[in-house]
Formats: sequence, C-alpha cells, structure tokens
Amino acid sequence: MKKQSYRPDIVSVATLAGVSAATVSRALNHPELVQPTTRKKVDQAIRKLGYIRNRAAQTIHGRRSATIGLVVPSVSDAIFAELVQAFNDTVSESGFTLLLASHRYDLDMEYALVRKLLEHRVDALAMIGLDHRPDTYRVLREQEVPVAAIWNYQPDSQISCIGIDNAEAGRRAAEHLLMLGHRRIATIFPETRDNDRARARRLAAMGSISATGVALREEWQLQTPYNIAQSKRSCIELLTRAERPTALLCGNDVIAQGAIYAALHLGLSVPRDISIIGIGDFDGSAELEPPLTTVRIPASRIGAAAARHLITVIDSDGQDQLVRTRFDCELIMRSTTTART
Amino acid sequence: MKKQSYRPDIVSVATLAGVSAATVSRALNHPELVQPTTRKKVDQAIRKLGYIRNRAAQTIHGRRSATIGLVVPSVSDAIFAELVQAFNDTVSESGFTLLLASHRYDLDMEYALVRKLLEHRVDALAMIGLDHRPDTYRVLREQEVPVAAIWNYQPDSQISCIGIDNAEAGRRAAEHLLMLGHRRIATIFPETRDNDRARARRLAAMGSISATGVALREEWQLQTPYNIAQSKRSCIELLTRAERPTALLCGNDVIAQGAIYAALHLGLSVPRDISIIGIGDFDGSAELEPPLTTVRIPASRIGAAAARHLITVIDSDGQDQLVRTRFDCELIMRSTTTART
DNA sequence: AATAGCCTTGCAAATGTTTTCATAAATCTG
DNA sequence: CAGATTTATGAAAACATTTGCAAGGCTATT
Repeated sequence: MKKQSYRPDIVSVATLAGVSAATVSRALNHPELVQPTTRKKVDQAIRKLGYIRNRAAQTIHGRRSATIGLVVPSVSDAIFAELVQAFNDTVSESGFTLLLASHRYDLDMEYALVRKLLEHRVDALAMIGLDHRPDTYRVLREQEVPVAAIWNYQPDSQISCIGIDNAEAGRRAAEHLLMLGHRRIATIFPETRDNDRARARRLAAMGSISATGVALREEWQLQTPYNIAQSKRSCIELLTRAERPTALLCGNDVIAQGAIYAALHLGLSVPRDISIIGIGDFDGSAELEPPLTTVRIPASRIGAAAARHLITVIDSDGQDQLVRTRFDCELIMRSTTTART
Repeated sequence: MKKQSYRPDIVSVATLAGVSAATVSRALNHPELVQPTTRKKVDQAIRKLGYIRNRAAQTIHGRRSATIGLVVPSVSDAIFAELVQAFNDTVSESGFTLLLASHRYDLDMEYALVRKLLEHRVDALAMIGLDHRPDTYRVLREQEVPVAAIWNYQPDSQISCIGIDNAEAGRRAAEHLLMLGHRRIATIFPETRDNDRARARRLAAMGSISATGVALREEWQLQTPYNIAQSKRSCIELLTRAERPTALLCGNDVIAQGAIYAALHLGLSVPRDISIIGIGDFDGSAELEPPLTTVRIPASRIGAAAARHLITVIDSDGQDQLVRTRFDCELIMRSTTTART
C-alpha cells in the first residue's frame, strides 16, 4: 500500500518516444537541434506521461536554477507590495521563479534568509536598502551571486543599487512645507536603526528645516512603525497636546494616512488646521480624502528595473558589474498641505 | 580570465576535515549520528571554506526540496498581502522557502505557473480559491503533490480547503443592511467569472435581499475591480445619479474604502446619507474615518493554518488526506452603517 | 578471554539532467 | 560518384548530494 507513484523522468519519456534521453533534453532546451518529426514524437510522449521536467536536476548540473531571490522587510506593509508585484512580474516574464523571504526589519534574520536562498542556488538576489550585516555582504561576495539593493540610490554603495536618493525625498518634503511658510513642523518616522531609507529621509528633512533657522522641537519628533493604527494613535496624542504643530512630515504614506485619520477623528480640517505630507505615493494615496500631498517614489519602475538588471547580469554569465541607477523623486502636490495662515 | 570561482562542495569540506563526504552529509542532516569531536571538525571546515550546501542536490536525490509554492491572483492588491505574509512566516519558521507566483486573475496563466512550480519540485502548493482549470486539477493529481485551496471553505471541494464560507459572508453583510431597514441597496463587486469568492458572496447577498421581497435594481449592481481608484470613480458616478441608494454593499474592503472616499468627496456624510459595508476587515479598515463596518475574514489565521496543514502533510510523507477547515466570519459593526432614517 | 552488540564511519550506488564527444546518415561539391 | 561537410542522434561522464550496507573498533556480558 506504499505510495508507489512513479514520477516519469526523462528516460521514461525517451523510451516511450523511442529515442535517447539526450534527444529529449535537446527537444526541450534546444528544439532547433532536433528534427521536427522526432520533436513531435517526444512531445507526444511527454504529453502522454504527464512528464514535468525536474529543475533541480538541471540546477545541479551547473545550469541555471531559474530562480531569483527577493528579501524584503515585510510583504504586507503596503510599502513593498507594489515593488514585490512589479519585481515578480518582470522576473516571471523571463521564465524565472521568485523565492520570497521577509525578515521584519531584523538584519540578523536577513542574513539567515540570504543563506537559505543561496542554498537554493538562486541565480540572483535582491534586497531592500543598503543596511546589511557585514556577514551578509561577505557571503554574497564569496558566492559571487549577482545581487542588487533596491529602493535607494547611494553613490558609494558596495553593491549595485536601483532606487531613489532618500535624502532628496526627505529634503523635498521639508522644503515644500517650509516654502508654504510652516515653522512649527513635527516629524514622524519609524525606528531608523537598521533602516537606511528612513534614516536618510529623516536626517535630510531635519537638516533642511534647521538650515532655515527653524528650531526643531524635541517633543515633536515622533517615532512609530509603518502602520496605520499606530500612526493614527501617535498623531492623536500629538494633536491633542496644548501646543500643536502646523504641519506633519511623515516618513511614508502609510504614516501619513494614519495622520489624516487622526486629524479627521479629532474634527480637525486637513489642510486648514494641519498640513500633512507623506513620502512614497502608494497605491490609493491619490484617492484619500483629502488626496495626499507626497513625494513620489516610482516603486513599480524601480522593481521592474531591478529585476531587469539582474536578469541582464545572469544572461551575461554573471559578470556582475556594479550598476547604480537613480530614479527621480517628484513632489506631488495634492490637497493635504496649504500655506500657513 | 574566466570566472574560476570554485564553490566549495561537500567533498572539499570532507577532505579538509579529514573525513568522508558521507560523514559531512550526516553531520549536516543527522547530527546525532556523528560523534561530537567529528562534528566539530566538520563545522570548522565548513566555516573555513564558507560552504553552503546545495539544496538542488538533495532535492534531486528524492529528498525534500524544502520549498512550498503559493499562487495568488495578486500580491499588491492588499487583499492577499496579509495572507501571503502569514503563510510565508509560518512556512519559513519550519525551514521551508516560499516560491511565489501571481497570475492577475488569469486562470490559464495560473495553470502555467503551477506547472512551473512543479518543475521546481515544491513539496506542497497552495492556491487561492477553488476556481481552477481542469488541467490544473489534473496535473496536481498526477503529480500527487500536497495541495490546498486557501480563502474559501466548500464542503464538496476536490482538494483540501482552508477558509471561510463566502456565501455566509455575503449573507451576513446583506442581512445587516436589511436589519437596519435598508431597502434601496446597491452592490459593487468585481468580475465574478473565474472568481468563486466574489461570486459566492454576491449571489448570497443578492439572494438574501431578494428573499426579503426587496427588489434588486439592475442599475444598482455595479462591477469594478478590487482597486480604490476605480471603485471611487464608480461610486461617484453612482452617487451622483438622480436616484440614490441608501446603502452600498461592497465586495471587499478595498472597494468599500473607495466608496467612502467617493461619499466624502461628494460631501455626503457616511453613514447619515449613505451606509457602506465591506467584506474582509483588512489591515487599516478599523482606522478609516469613519471606521468601516465589515465582515471579518481572518486572513492571517487562514494563511497560517493553510501553511501548517501543508507542512503536516509533508511531514507525514505525503499522505494527502482531504481536510476542510472552516473559519467563521464575523460581522464587525463600526461606524459606516446606520439605520435608515 | 571470547563473543555479542553497538557506535561511528566509509564505500559506492543512486538521483535526473545536460553536454561533450563520437558516430552514422544525409547532403553537397567538384 | 567519391570525398568533404553538415546534420541528427546516442553513449557516457559529470554535477552534488544522500543513504543502504558493511566493516572496524569499542564496550559489555558471560
């Protein structure tokens, strides 16, 4: 009564078709090398047996694994959803399969996940940002697997990177508020340790503000995870204090969304009572009420570009030349910011 | 000048450690079978060479591939984000790696993706819903790979399923509106061909409404994809007509979110001018302003349960007994619905 | 002290493919 | 039509690992 199921292999196909295994392999991988009539026989045998070729076997032979790994902090946090989708679509179009892993902003776990993906012999690997453990960098170097950092552009990166200049994004957001005359500005960012994207944005934003001679009040620099509920809670707390800022600079659109809801919840009018700016321009940010003013990060384009880059490197037999691609981030003025009255 | 990089294999580790390859393999896979001192030597050699074992080779030997496939319509659509996250977390905790594929509601493409995952010899595979091509069902049966349908519960399913009764969800939503006295009810659902979740919800909702003797007006049964922007647009159109419904029953929370924004945009008060109910209770639905009344689908629990089920089947050596797990869906009353005045 | 049993390790076969090399058949060239 | 070239196919080695079997060394039992 044992599970006897015999999964047909290439030789059973070959036998049925009356040819050798080599011919079947060729019919599959280099169809132009085998005669049409033979090809037909092989196809029929494959169909008849329900043969599905074993990628592991070709991987082991030294051929491609036809997989690409992607390591992100989180899949569900909406920040990366669009990116993962675009990356996956591009990779999939070229016949690759995506190995996905998420580490919840824990870089030690990231190292473990990268190792796991390398065990599977991914043909290339992408990670978010450039903050990684030295061990992670080392193992990637040793294994000589094509690798790319997605989401930020850094002129001095050790590895290829495809993304935006996060400092610029932070600066853009800050300058917009300053330009509108705001001086009482609060910032809300997530924990910036191990998160170079948030860190760069925050530093640049605060730098811009200070540079104009505006004082940054300690108690207005909030910290909250990328999460609507928590952001809303923090903002409600902030906005019910005796002294209120006139503008909120949010680390990303999710936080900004929470901020809008907080204001609405308190009966404050956005942007009349409080201006709010986000960073990201996520799917849906344009439809919020009021529509969110934000700094656009072209997530889909970045994801697709990163995937294309890695595929190119794979196709050129792993000559992993360092490439740095910088996407522009653009201020999208909608309705959540207005001049200080 | 060729890429000479020699990735260390198990025999180079064995040589360095002064043992045989078999011992290295055992030290890795069955540490209790090898003496502590030998194990230590092996560990050192592994460390020294930076050896990373090749999963493809063990896959080929007939052992597990240590991968699980997940096929979803979309990663970015927020409907599945939470699910993918939970599924991935659970799978990852047990040492498996996730192979992800998305087909954008195209079931022919789904078939191709399933085949691709089978080529990689995933140890198990999960898909969304029970609407699949006959070919898909056939190939899964032939390959005898453990498989589960996530998201809906169906007592007569061909394969294991873990999810909710979507008809119940639709009914719950409809009954809530009816109970509040609404008679002028509009529904907004996505295309229901090839989407059994939406179809069951919609049919049950409309059934409940008709059963109470309430007429369903043709022109109030809208169709829109799961997308905030499109939903908002459709709802704006609906709500600016001469005759307006008093309640909107939305296929899921994303559509409902678009509906809320549409109402807000038109200066209508929710729920005073129009009641809105969603289905799903996605992340963030509780924080919307006003907080969304909806029928909760426990996405994280479903995803984790599905993953656990598949892992159990794998561990029990592929005895894929048919299991059907039904999660309850629960009406979450928040603030977007009120009694018809 | 001899035998039985266990623990640890090594040898070699097996896994499913791809690819190099060789060979046979077919086509071309003069 | 003979020799040269091209084309189609097969045989076998190689890839990195796991595991059944066997053997050697050790401990325990009588």
